[in-house]
Order: sequence, then C-alpha cells, then structure tokens
Amino acid sequence: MANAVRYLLVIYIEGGENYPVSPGRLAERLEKSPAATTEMLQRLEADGLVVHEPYEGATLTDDGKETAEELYDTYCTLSQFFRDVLGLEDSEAEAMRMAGSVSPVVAERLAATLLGDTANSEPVATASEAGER
Amino acid sequence: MANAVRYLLVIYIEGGENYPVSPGRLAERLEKSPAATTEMLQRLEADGLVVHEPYEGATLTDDGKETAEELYDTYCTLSQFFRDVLGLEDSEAEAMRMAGSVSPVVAERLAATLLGDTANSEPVATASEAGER
DNA sequence: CTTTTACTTTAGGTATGCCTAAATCAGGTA
DNA sequence: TACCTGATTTAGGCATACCTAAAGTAAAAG
Repeated sequence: MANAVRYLLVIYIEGGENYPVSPGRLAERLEKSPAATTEMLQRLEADGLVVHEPYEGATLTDDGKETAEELYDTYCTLSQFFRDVLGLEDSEAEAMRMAGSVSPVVAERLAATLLGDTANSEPVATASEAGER
Repeated sequence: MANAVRYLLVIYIEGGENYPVSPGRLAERLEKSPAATTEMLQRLEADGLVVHEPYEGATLTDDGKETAEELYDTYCTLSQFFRDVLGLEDSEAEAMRMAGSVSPVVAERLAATLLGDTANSEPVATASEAGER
C-alpha cells in the first residue's frame, strides 16, 4: 500500500481541481509502465480511493483526497527539510520517494520542529540562514 | 529488497561477532513468522549476503556485512535524529522501520548535518540542548 | 466514412514478502 | 536406544506491484 498511495499523491498534485488525470501522465510521473498504472487505478478504485473512468483517467474520491492530503503534507515537510536543512538538490524527488514510508508521528514532529517548536528542540537552522553569515 | 535488508540488519546487530543468528530470534525481532524467516534466509543466501546453515542460523558474508554496515549507519543516524532532534519516544523502532527506505544521499547529508556540517546548514539543536536552557 | 495513430486496457508472467498447516529435524529425556 | 518436544523447514497459498506483448478504443486525419 505504501507504493500505491504515491499514485494518489500524483493525482492530487496533477489533478489540481478535479479533472481526471490520465494513466499516461501518471505513468510518466511515476516512471512506471502504462499497464502498471491502469492496474493500480483499478486497485485504488476497488479501495474506494479514486474513480477510474476507462480511457479517460482518474479523479480522487473524498477518501482518496483525504489520504492524498496527508501524504502531501508529509511530502511538503520532507521536501522543505531536504532543501532547507540538508541542502539536497532534488529535494522534491527525494521527498516524493520517501513520503509513503514516513510514519505520521515522524512527519508531525518534523513539521513542528521545522516551524520552530521549542518544546523538544530549537528550530533547526536552514541552509539559507547559514549562507547569510 | 528494501524489506529483505532488515533481516541483514538484525543479523548484524544480534550476531555481534560471527556466530549464527537463529531463525526464531530473527522472527521474533522482526515480528514475522518463522517460515517467513527461513524463506528470506534462503533468498539472502541465494543473493550471497548470508550463509544459512539449516537448523542452525545465519551469518553474514562479507557482502552481507558491507550492506548491513551501511544500513546500520543509516539506522544510527536516524535513531539519533529522531531521539535528539525530534524527541521521539521509540526512536530506535522508528529508525529500524525507516532505515531501508532512506537513500544514501539523505543518510549522508543527515549524518553530516547532525555532526555540525556548516557547509549547508548550522548544526541542528538537540532536544537535550534545548532542555538545558 | 474509413483509416491511422496514440493511448489504454487485458492477458499472461515474474519477483517480493508474507501466512498457516503439515512435515521434519536435533537434542535431551526416559 | 527410542521417543518426545521445540524449533525449523517445506508445501501450498495469497497480496502487492511490476513488466511485455497483444488487443481494443477513441479521436483526428484523410
């Protein structure tokens, strides 16, 4: 399931509003074959996370949107952390790869820490801050 | 393969020197059935990462040790980060779960950042440092 | 209106990882 | 030495996630 939700994330990001995202687009973004994409869309539809209109594309259900949003939060948090703290080049790709493997607890604590939650820790310094000195 | 290497990590940690780690022990640590463990040991042996002595247990090959060490580094880095920066309770369990999903680049940059690499960032503050104020 | 073309889906496989139930084995007990 | 017991392995399945090749579809070009 960890891999399956990446499809949701791409649909969420690509879909913008609520127009369907084509299998081809998904396949390209995820670097999978179109066949794998179709299969996954059917699986996700069976799980009630997307609506798959054959030969058209997929849109998120409310459930799917909820799942995607959670993952998107994690993705953004990771991406920011990789970029601003670790100074990684392809922070977004890396974040996309990892988002599904990060537990909610870690994602939450990381987000809080990035926002300067001092209950457990000082805010971490960002790469740009370090560069300004 | 990402899951398979966790077996290596446990063998590495449990095995200490080079005496075999029993399937039962592995199964317990990884919360898998003994049958799954046996199967995985056979798989890992086919990949040249462990030597599996039937009814005895498994020891790492040089290749296996190398892989395990890399993962162990990542595990330690993550564990430290979760404990000292994020202030997580079960930092080790969390680190064990995630170690296999973290790319070498991320692990390396994270380790460097924890050590106070200021090329890209100031050292992150630790929970204990924050608590001392 | 037919045909081409690009995209999608189906069909048939493969690899990974896991499980339960049923053998099998090794070591200690009788 | 024969047996019991606990651990291990094999057998048979199942779910997830991927692939290639072949078939099908829709929409634009002719």
